[in-house]
Amino acid sequence: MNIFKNFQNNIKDIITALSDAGKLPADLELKNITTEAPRDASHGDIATNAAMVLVKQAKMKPRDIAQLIEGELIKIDTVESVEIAGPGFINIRLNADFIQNQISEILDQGLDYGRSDLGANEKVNVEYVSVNPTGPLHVGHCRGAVFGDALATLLDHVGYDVTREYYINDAGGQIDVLARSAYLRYLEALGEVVGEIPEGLYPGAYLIPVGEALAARDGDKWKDRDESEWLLPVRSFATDAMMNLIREDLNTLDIQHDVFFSELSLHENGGIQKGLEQLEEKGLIYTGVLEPPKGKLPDDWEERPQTLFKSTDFGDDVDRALKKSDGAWTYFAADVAYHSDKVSRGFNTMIDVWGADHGGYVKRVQSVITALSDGKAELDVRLCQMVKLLRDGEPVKMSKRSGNFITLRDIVDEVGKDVVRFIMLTRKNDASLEFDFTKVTEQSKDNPVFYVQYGYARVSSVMKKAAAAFADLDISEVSLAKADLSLLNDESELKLIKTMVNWPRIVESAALAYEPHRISYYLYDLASEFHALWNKGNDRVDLRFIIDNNKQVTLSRLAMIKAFSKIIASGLNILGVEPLDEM
RNA sequence: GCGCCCGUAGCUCAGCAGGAUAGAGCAACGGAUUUCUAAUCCGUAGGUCACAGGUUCGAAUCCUGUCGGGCGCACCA
Repeated sequence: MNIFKNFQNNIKDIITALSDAGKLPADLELKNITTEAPRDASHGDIATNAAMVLVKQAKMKPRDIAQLIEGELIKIDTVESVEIAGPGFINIRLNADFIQNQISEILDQGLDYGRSDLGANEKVNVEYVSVNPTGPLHVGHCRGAVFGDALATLLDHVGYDVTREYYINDAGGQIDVLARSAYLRYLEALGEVVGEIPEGLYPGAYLIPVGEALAARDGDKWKDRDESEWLLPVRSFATDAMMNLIREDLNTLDIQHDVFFSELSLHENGGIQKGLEQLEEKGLIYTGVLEPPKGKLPDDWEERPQTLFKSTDFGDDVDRALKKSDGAWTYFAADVAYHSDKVSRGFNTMIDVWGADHGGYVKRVQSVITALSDGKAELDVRLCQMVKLLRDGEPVKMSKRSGNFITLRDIVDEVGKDVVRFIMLTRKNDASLEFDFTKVTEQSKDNPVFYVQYGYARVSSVMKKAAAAFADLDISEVSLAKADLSLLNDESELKLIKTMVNWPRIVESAALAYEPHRISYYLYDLASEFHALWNKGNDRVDLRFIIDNNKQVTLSRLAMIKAFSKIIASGLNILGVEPLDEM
């Protein structure tokens, strides 16, 4: 249950009833009325801005409106008290037993606590990673991969019908380069001396097994043939090999896509023409000459007529080319077709996760979506900023040219999947992120992964101790949910429970904002409340979770920390991190 | 030159679809350990939310401009 949402509805009902009774004007706009957890505990448990929002419409003073609402709110049996404060806030304090009883609610729902039907099963397409299949994933890809995956899980958690998608750029010139690089390794596997990999080809050792595999499959079939003969088969072989490599890399992070969509297929099955026809029908394609770009002028710039999409009709800076000077389709043309396909598959909400260096591409693709769907579908592009790799505070040096870059696999191998995933989600996607190999594996509170997991592990530890302390203790969730929760009345305990009760609200707001990092921050805060309570037990033995001679109190506290651990586990699930029973 | 993102404590960053006295961690200083794992906790100090206007009951948050930083700017992917 999301108690904030419940009260928001209650308050709206109250206002409607007051309107019906003639105490407030009719037909008030209630859209901006919100409920929230006040920052300051002295302001109660739930605050609403209702009275202030209605001032203008009702042409009444905020306090007068507030009093009318207060009079009704106080009748709700879970409400302890209501007060009007500041410029017209209505502060609601809840009965302690209502708050305490949320524990059984959490235990009953377990990992489902916090789920909602907010998304109403609406289809959402989340496209992420979509790296060119020319080599293994490296650090830069890692962040987008984790972000996209966690976002997808988060949206699923609040009731969207999510499709995780990967667009394979298997059609461009880079793939030809891949094929040529793989061909060299193939010759090498056949015993030829290849020497240095020429400039412009991929030198990485990861292509050696690809060459070997090709030689094993086809023997010397392609050896003395012309490129025109071997290019296509080698390209296809190498692309498949790279995609397998990439899928394996992603698997190390527990990432699996539902759909892998091939750009090449669009070229081969007429998909591009089909996509462009739709724009053609709307009169959005024409032949024209573009102005030379401002700023630095490319050396080989030539003014020439091009096939263009009129993206400026939809807010783009310039119209965009669909054909290259050699007559082939541009990457953008394929992207038109690809997004057209997404729209035709019934997605009205699409999210693409890209690196920040592709920011300049956003408007043109959004233009496509708007044009194709007549404004009905929406594409949101989330740009991920760089990850700065550090070791002991010193930048890790990487050289792209020598192929000496840190791969995703390197990172996962060194620090583990859970650490990588959590840390990647400790910043907003559009802020750059520092990843210090030393710090992220440290077992201390400045390492949020550890801090949160430690909270969970402590609960497991207490459960074991409790089982040892009491002979016939039933610590199943079903049983704990029946504990006497009214015994949980220390200030710190209530504070912890109130933070737990915030969880459904956090999940919703994170999902609506497409910001999974809010989950990480919440988990850190929640863990912090727990550690604080734990520590209070050092000074005050009566506040410890296990009270040897008092089974009732022990059970109620076990119920509380069990509920706590459920929320931690649920949050970690969204982030794709495993909770640990021991550390 | 144009577009997008960013500017919050000494440092790294949160700030919840505009809300009350702007928060956390690190670093600094002062405390707590016969422990349910102190791998933790408690306290003190630290701010012109880059700057200037505007919108309104109310702005770190929305709008405009200025300054400063990052990214991008035919046909490549």
